[in-house]
Amino acid sequence: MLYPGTVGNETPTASAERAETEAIEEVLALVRRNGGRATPARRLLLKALFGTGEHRSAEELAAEVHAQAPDVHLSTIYRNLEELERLGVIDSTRLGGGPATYHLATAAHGHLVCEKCGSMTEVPDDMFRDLIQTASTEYGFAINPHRFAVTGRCANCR
Amino acid sequence: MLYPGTVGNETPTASAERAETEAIEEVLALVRRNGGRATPARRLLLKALFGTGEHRSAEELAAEVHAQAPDVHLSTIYRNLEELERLGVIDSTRLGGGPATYHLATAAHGHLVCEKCGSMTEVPDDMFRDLIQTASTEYGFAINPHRFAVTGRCANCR
DNA sequence: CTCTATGCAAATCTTTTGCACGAAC
DNA sequence: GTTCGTGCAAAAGATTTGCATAGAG
Repeated sequence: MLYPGTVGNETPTASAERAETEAIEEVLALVRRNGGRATPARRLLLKALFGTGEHRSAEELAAEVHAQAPDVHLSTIYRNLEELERLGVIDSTRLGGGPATYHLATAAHGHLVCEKCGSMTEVPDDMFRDLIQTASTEYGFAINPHRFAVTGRCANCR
Repeated sequence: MLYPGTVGNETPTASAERAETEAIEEVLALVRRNGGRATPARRLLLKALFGTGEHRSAEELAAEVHAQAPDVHLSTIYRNLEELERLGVIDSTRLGGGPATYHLATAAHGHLVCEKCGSMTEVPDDMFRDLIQTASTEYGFAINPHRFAVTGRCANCR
């Protein structure tokens, strides 16, 4: 059985995995270009970040990494997250009283965060186009749409 | 000498202080209506919140309170801040790696926070009018403009 | 072989909580 | 007099740091 968009007799899942691996290797190349090294811990963290589930805390990411390598320490996770954020690969968001959450910076998007139930709705970039424009012309401020978070009440909690 | 907007021979400073005291008593009345009490610590914290300097951490507010009453404990500050936020008198914002900052919720305004130098620019409510409208109609999401924070690069750091 | 990354433990910083006493209403 | 607020101490949670060693380039 052949699926559209696959190569040879590869399944869609296998195809997606291959694309993900490529993306990870690209990031690792970027890391190397900046004097960093491609370690197993870093690979596993990136795999967790590229996997399903958008916004996760350091602890949650560590749990995923631990499934493959139980010895990776939480401090290593933090150090790598810091590095990846510095390189612009990921963004972090701090909301409510809980821990910071991290996610890939690839897809430009903003967040609507409910202050009651904590749910997070992602909205497309162009919803902020006017605001970004005004901030730039009137205040000289360049909004980073990746780190855009707005709080309020979601549809369920209103 | 008489200044516009003052009563009798009151100076502008004295006039402002009187208005501030009135505002504080109004908040305390609200607190009482909700089963709370008007304690000295609460008064001093409110005075600090109404004073100059918009966004301050619990520690900074405690320092101001301590100038008048050195015995007020930091935990009391936190408990009062929590209560005042619950009543809608103040809002809190968590940015970067540092502590949460608190400010009066009276003036509806958003924040443009520079991710480089940490400076905070306040912008008027109506800059977000369209965004608030779109979020409501398309996502059923009610944005709270008081807690609106956007990160990016300020004019100096671009 | 050199320099970066890691594991581990401990420290730091912010915020929260339990409890007994004192104060506001 | 009741109920709420406070001081104090201790805990809890998240993140950072120092150091010796293992590992990538």
